[in-house]
Amino acid sequence: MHSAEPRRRDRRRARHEATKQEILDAAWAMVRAGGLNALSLRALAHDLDMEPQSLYTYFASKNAVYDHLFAAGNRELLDRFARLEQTDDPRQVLGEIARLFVSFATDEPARYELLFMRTVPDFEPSPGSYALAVEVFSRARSALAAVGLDDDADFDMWTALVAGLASQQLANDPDGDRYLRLIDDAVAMFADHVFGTQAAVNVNRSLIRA
Amino acid sequence: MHSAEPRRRDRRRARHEATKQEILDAAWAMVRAGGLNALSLRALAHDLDMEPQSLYTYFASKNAVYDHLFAAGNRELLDRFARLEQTDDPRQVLGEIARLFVSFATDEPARYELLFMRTVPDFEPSPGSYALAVEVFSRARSALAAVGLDDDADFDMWTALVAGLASQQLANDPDGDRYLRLIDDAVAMFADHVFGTQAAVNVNRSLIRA
DNA sequence: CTGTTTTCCTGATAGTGTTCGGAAAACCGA
DNA sequence: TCGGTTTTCCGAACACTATCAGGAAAACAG
Repeated sequence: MHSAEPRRRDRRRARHEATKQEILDAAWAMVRAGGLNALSLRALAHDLDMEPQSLYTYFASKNAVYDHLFAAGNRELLDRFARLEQTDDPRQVLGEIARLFVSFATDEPARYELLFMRTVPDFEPSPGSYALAVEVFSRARSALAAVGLDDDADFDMWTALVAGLASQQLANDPDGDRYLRLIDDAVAMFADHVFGTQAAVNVNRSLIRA
Repeated sequence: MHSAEPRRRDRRRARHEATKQEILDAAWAMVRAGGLNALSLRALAHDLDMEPQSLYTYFASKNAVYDHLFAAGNRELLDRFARLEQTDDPRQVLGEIARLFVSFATDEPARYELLFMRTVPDFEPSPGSYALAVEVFSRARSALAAVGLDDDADFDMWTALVAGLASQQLANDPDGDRYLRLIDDAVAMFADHVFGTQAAVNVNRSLIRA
């Protein structure tokens, strides 16, 4: 078929997508600088040398902008999941996931806030974006299942523990590592709880063999 | 001294304090009904049959209203602390404190949000109100110290765990008990971790799972 | 060069918290 | 009851916010 070079229509849409991305980049910068609620369409338009109303050519509303940021954040999180080292050691897996989440939070607090706390007044993710969040959730879930953790209650406990560490880190020591350095301890605590202590595991193994 | 009955000046100030309380009551109702960010000075004034500007006679700003709610929330929390059953059993103490916090959260999500999440855009508690929050913090801290838990890291782990359970409960299952029912398990996990494991129990757990 | 589509802006609406200045009301002491 | 003081309340206005409607300008398509 005759589609060797990009048609003009495509180039037009590419340009549309490009400025859309420019807006999102400026939005990230604004949010990074002043917090999640510092996002203002007026300021955004000013940064991009246009009138606020022009933004509506690219986004249906301010919340639509948030929605794109939300989706992008979840995609980034999925990327980091994909880059995790593969291993069979449950404790190592738990540690990696915990560090993934907490460092995702400290890397860009506003992004973590957008994804996991409900700090933007009227924002609710669109179905498409929410699906990404569910994907993240189930990715974590199956990563834990892969090392033998398939109990609902255990998973809830785990997410509560990790979310607690992340949110406390952001709230009480945003520039330090007061809670970050508890991760190994938290992993040990949780693993001991669900797998039994290392000693108990050994006892258990020998019992099973017998 | 001639101060047997209340002087007019006092009555005047009493009246001032009374309408101040009326405003706060209406604010609570509004926040309870529509969430923490549904608080609007215009709507508030409308409910009380006055003009929005009149509220400034009683509160310097909208955030000052939030500040009073914040302080009241912390006082309520201190009250609940005072009502805790006295006991020497560490695990029971941990359980009571955890239940205290999580039920405080589920009883009135908006209040918990105001106190422990940073969901109101520009609000920061005044020094006086913040002191109450610190008081709550240190009350919890000394309650744990009383049963032998005086390590900084342990305390941080504990607060992270409890805060995680509470916030996950509100975010993922506001009307249920999905995380609330994990409290006993969480207490056991944490207690085993800091006080030493009950090996027999864990072996038993492992066997049951196998 | 025409017709169509996309982009952008002017103008306006409705909402927010907040400040100013003065009027009204309440209170106080005599 | 009267005059002076203090407190309360409101009309008007300001500076913001997101958003809608309509039309002009620009970009593109054939």
